Amino acid sequence: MPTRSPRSRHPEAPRQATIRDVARAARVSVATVSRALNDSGPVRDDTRRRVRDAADNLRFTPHGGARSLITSRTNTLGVLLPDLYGEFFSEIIRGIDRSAQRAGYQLLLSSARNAHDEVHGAFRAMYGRVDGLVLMAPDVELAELFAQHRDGTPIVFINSPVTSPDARVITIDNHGGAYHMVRHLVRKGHRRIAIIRGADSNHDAAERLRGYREALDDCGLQSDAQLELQGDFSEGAGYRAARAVLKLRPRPTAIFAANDAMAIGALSALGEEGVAVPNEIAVAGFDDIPIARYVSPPLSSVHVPIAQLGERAMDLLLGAVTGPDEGAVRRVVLPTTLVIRKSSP
Amino acid sequence: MPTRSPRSRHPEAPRQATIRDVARAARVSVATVSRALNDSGPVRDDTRRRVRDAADNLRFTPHGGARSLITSRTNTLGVLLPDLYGEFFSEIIRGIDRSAQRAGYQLLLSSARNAHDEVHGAFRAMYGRVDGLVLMAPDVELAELFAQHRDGTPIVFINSPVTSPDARVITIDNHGGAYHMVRHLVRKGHRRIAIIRGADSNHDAAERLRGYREALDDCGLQSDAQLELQGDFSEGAGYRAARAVLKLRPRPTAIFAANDAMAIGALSALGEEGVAVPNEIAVAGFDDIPIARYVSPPLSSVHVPIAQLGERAMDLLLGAVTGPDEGAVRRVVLPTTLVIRKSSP
DNA sequence: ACCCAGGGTGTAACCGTTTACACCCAATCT
DNA sequence: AGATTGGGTGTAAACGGTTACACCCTGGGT
Repeated sequence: MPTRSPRSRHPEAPRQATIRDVARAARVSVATVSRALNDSGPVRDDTRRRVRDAADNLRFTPHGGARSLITSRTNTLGVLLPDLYGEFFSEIIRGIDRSAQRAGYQLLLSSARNAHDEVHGAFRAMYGRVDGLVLMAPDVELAELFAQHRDGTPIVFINSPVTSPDARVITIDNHGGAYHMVRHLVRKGHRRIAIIRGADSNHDAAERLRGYREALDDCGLQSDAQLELQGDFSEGAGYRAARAVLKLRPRPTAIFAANDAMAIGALSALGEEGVAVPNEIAVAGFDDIPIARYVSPPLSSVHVPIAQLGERAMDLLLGAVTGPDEGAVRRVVLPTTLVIRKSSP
Repeated sequence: MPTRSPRSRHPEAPRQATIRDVARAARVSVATVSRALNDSGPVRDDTRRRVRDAADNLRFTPHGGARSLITSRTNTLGVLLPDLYGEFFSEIIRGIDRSAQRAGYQLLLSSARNAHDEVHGAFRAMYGRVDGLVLMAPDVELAELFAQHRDGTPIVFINSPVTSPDARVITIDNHGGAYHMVRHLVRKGHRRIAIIRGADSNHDAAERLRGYREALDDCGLQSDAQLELQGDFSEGAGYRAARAVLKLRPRPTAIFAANDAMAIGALSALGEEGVAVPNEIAVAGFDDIPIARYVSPPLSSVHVPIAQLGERAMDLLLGAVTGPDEGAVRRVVLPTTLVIRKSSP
């Protein structure tokens, strides 16, 4: 086999310039180039200029891998989410990116449905390539799995049921949000309030259900298994659950969906069936994703500062990555607030 | 300064194991470890087993940087988007991730508003850390900038006006989509159709405007500068533009927004003013983002296969990265289709 | 009995950076 | 004048993998 020519289509295009090429062009040693380019040591002004010029001319870009090999820092942070679908994750990523960008870090992104192996694989693939990791695993067992994985690289958990006291974890007030929303509905006169639940294994879902039950209880209302419909946070699930609600007798006068996607699915089922919202049935969701205000009728929801959730998670991680954070706060719970729109009186 | 202890909180936690540690534990050379773990050479079965066991025990994870240094492959692909806000980008990322995951590649994500320096910086930061790059730069000048940046790493452009014939670029049929939507409105009897434009520098926006004008022309209608309102693809812009439309005399009977976000902003302005949609004014958008069907009234739009756009872009890139793609297709135009819902008759 | 093929393994060079250390030299201090 | 500083620079050793090459050894062919 003949020596592969470096670039066939554009024969003039040279291989990526290395620090040695720059050194040769500037007539200095590689050490000086490194110092000049990183301001990491004393360099005479005119030398510095010569080096900078040479680097520009050759379009020199330091090889990240080589650098991270010796410094053992990658300047990259990993983000592992259960999914990338829907506005919730889009907002989270946005918050994460904002914070990372501000600190000059790159983002290595991966999604893995909550299948055990898939998450584990993605995790392994990232490990060593990143200085730290933001991990969202509302699925219970996974959180357990990673809690013990305490090597060097710091991890921040989002919305994950990690009990270990020195784990860094940021969550939202799921219980309180659900509790207040249900109390609000009761105050408005509702007595039969259905809930569309999330998946059993999902910690957020479980907390929201707990809030729902506790609110009913505190209001002196019977909780009723019939009123707790199964769901999985998808629009389709909300759609189906709402249809099931319509068959219940006596019919509930309110539906509380454990997230907005399901609430929107429910709205669309009710619309198809000609059921008036909120007059015949009131609907409320959870998350307050940006579109909630635009659906018809505008959706009441428990507002979650989603982008902030990502941003704060990243801030926590940055704190751990850029130095010891012994004294720093390790557990953050973001408050939720009620947003009442036309879908509930 | 005393020698920094490797890990203060968990003194037993050892530093990340290297290939040499594994070699020692398995009583073989590093070469054999490498061969055994990568199946890259002959190794006796029991040796292989010994090595695998040792690697597992030590939780060995190869250092990506070191590997990419010698192999000059990173197993990572870069994604550079103008923004991360809104459902459009969320869908794009989802498509990109799906394709990359299938091929076993990692994703390095960055966003950079179309400010020249910002994009350039993000670009530089990625260079050398990735095997290839998906770049979305609807802003004209940027596309020019990168078209000349033809070093080794392949680039795929999404929705960017790159004219160079050997650039890999994937776009959607902006012109055709707009053209057909406007013709549809005319066919339904509209004679005064306003458009809410995107930013001038945005190529997609320009193409959609061109489609609008051409459709009017082909239908024998005068185009009218008054009817072309400025916008920037944001909800707020749509909101303001719709208010301006209401002041025009004679009042237009239809608004065509150059994207859905602006259409939704327009709907909300019209709602506030008590203008009936579609009876008094019809509204149509572009992109058909997932929520379009849930707004009130459901929004007519030009459907764009957004996730597919990301997926196909990544496929194109993977083709270029995994081998020479001399014969492969370099330009893809995805078709758009009309989706008529209640916001337009 | 000898040669040869080829599977299995080890040695060491290499990838592109950073940085400890040694060195030179002019300026300043005694 | 000689010693001392310290700024500016170069040399070379890491970092953790991959892989060309050399080597050993066993078994089959002559």
